[in-house]
This record gives sequence, structure tokens and C-alpha cells, in this order.
Amino acid sequence: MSAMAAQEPVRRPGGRNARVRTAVCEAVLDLLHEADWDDLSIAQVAERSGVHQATIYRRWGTLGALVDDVVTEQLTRSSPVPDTGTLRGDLEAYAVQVAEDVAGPLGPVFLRAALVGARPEGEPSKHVYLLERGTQLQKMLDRARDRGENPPTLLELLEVILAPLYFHAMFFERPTNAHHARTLVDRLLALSEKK
Amino acid sequence: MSAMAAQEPVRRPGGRNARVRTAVCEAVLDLLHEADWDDLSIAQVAERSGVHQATIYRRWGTLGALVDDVVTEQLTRSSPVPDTGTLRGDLEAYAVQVAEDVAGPLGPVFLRAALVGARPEGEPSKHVYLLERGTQLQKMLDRARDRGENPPTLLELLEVILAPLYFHAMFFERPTNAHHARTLVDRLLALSEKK
DNA sequence: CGCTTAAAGCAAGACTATTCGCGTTAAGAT
DNA sequence: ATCTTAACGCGAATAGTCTTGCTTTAAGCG
Repeated sequence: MSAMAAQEPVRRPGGRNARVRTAVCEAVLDLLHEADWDDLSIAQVAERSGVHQATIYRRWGTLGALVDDVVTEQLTRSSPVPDTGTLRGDLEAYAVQVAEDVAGPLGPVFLRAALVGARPEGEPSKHVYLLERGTQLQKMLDRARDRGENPPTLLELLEVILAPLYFHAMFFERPTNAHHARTLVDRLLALSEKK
Repeated sequence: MSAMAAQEPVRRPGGRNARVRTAVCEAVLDLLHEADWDDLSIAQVAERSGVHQATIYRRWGTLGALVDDVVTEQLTRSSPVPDTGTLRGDLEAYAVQVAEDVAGPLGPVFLRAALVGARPEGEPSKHVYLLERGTQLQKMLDRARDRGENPPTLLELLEVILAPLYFHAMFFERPTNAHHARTLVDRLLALSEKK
């Protein structure tokens, strides 16, 4: 559950930067597993993490920005883009991975965070996260092309696989499962073949 | 912009029910057009609508529930399910409609509302809205089948058309347009043909 | 037309969330 | 080892949100 170890002697200037960050992140994740975003408060995070409220306000500003930061980092670290040797293999591994993420407790939180325009500065924003991920996925598709396979475009991948998985997480009680993920992969590959 | 006229002599018991509701709804929509959800407050809605804060708190409880209520009603009243005589025609009309809705100022708000578990009681919830809409769409598909066409399933429709449109609204700056909507319809029909 | 009653208005007060000034701590540099 | 400084901890001040008791209004009804 708590995947981030304290990386003691790091970070740039003045303060005991990193320690605070990991403590806060852990607290947020913990609390998010115990209750909804709506039940979360900065006061709560402060208490749980042992970091003073004022510090959290100073570093993140709002609850939205904090959650966004934490959740994005968490998801980014979790799923590496697969490289199984076949397009189908890659796609299935990726789809199942996403399905799991999105079905987990952080799934809805992540989606909601994407809709909250609350980043400290003009910083990152969901789009950049998506772009980074997009770049990796593009490489995956390129590999397939290099092998002589006939991969879909990145946009098709996003629309046919990612979008439905997110959609389920938003509107259906039981979001997704591996079988569903595989159905989506079939659909995407069928599209590519047709062309 | 303000689509709801005051329906004076209606509603059930005691109070001057309807007048207040429409005033509040209008205020919320106005304010939502002017700024983000995050900048919205109940105090603001009270001032703009001329309805007292306490009244709003008593009737809706939270900002989330209020926005959810207003936005859902708004979207529900807007788009009727089309009946053009052909499956393709229906699908295109529907897709373009949704694309417009979701690209408008209320699009992101609606999506966000779907992720906020803030309904007064255990009442409606997004799912019911979706179900209602789903029923209508199912009828549309049934009509196509009765005409001898080969329509997709409702789930396929949702996944191939609705999900990508929502996805774009969430993660891309320029959400969608009619052309994109038509591409999605093509994709869906291609899937049906294959089977 | 005059009751009954649910819902609205109002204002005070409780409760939270957010900001601020100031003293303290420790990371990185000399 | 000492110095510098950004970031932290703390408590108090401020601002904003939400609740509550009481009074008033008007919809529906006899």
C-alpha cells in the first residue's frame, strides 16, 4: 500500500524537503483508501502525517492540488508500459493494467482529479501526464510497426481501450475486469485489420 | 441560456416551491458559465438568485448535490434521442449532439458531477440518469433492428461513441467536433458489419 | 375567505478552513 | 565546524462555511 520509501539525503535547498513530502503523500493515500475525497480535509492529512497544516497549505495550496499531485505520481510510478514482444501481448497487458488501476480505490479519484483544474502554478496538469504516457505508448506502437505488425494509431488506442475503461469507472458500479479489457483489445485489433 | 421559464401554479404542498427552484437553477447555470465549479459557492448562488442561503442548504445540503441536480436536469432536458429513419442518421445526430454538449461549458461540469457522490438521499444518482438515457437509446437501436438493419448493442454504442467523446472532454483541450463524432459513428458501424 | 402547514426569510452563532508573523531547524556550502 | 537560508512548526487572527431557532409567507383546502 505504501510504496514510497523515505529517500533521506536528497532534494535541493534549505529544508528537510523530501521527508515531509513522503509523509504527506502516504497520509493522503492512506486516507483515500479509507474514505472518499469529499471526506478528506487538509487538517486530516496534517494530523495523520505529522506535518503541520500551514506547511501543507504553503506547499500545495488546495486539497485539489494535493490530491492531484499525489495520485498522479502514484499512478505514474505504478504502471510501466509493457513490452511482451507482440502487439496483442502489449495491448492486453496494458489494458488489464489500466482496468485494474481504474477499478481500484484510486481510479475514481484520479478521474476526478483530472477534472479539477487545481494545479499550483501553470504547472504540469493532467495533459502533461497524458502526454508522457502517450509518448511511451507511441513507442510501444512503433515497436510493433518495426516488427512488421500493423498497429493502430495512438488516438485509436486511447479511444478504443482507455476511454471505455474510464467510462465504466465513471458510470457503472462494477467498473471493469480483465475479460472486458481483452474484448477491447480484440476490437482495436479488428479495426486495424480492416484498414 | 436561461431555458427554464417560471411555471407559476405548480408543485405540491405548502410553499412557493417552484419559484425558488428555478431562481436557484438559473443562478447556478449563470455562475457556471462565468467561472469554474471551484469558484462557485452557495453564498454566491444565494446572492445571485435572491434566495436565502439557509434555504439552499436546507434543500440541497451541499454544493455538490446542488450542481449535480441542476446540471443533470439541464442535460436531460436538452437532448432528445433522434429518430431520422436510418441507423446511421440516428447515430450521427446523437453523436454530434453529445459532442456539442460535452464541448460546451457544462460538459466538464457534468463529468465532474458524475464523480462526486453527493446526492441528498440514496436518490437518483448519475446511474439512473444513464439508465433512462440508455433505455431511450435502446429503443433507437430496436427501431433499427425492426427496419432490418444490423445495429450494435447498447454497450457497444456507449463504448465506441460516448466514451471517447467524454474522454476528449476530460483530457484534451479542444474536446470534439462534428467530424470527430462522425468518425466514431463510422467505427461503430464498421464493427457491426464485421460480425 | 379564512385555516393549516410546508417551506422561506432572517440573524445570530458555531464550526472550519485558510492565512500570517515569528521563532526554529537542518541541508548544503564555505 | 560554522554560516546561510529555504522550509518547517506553532499559535493566533481572519475569513468563510454551515447550522439553528424563530418568525413570516403563501399554496392548497375546506
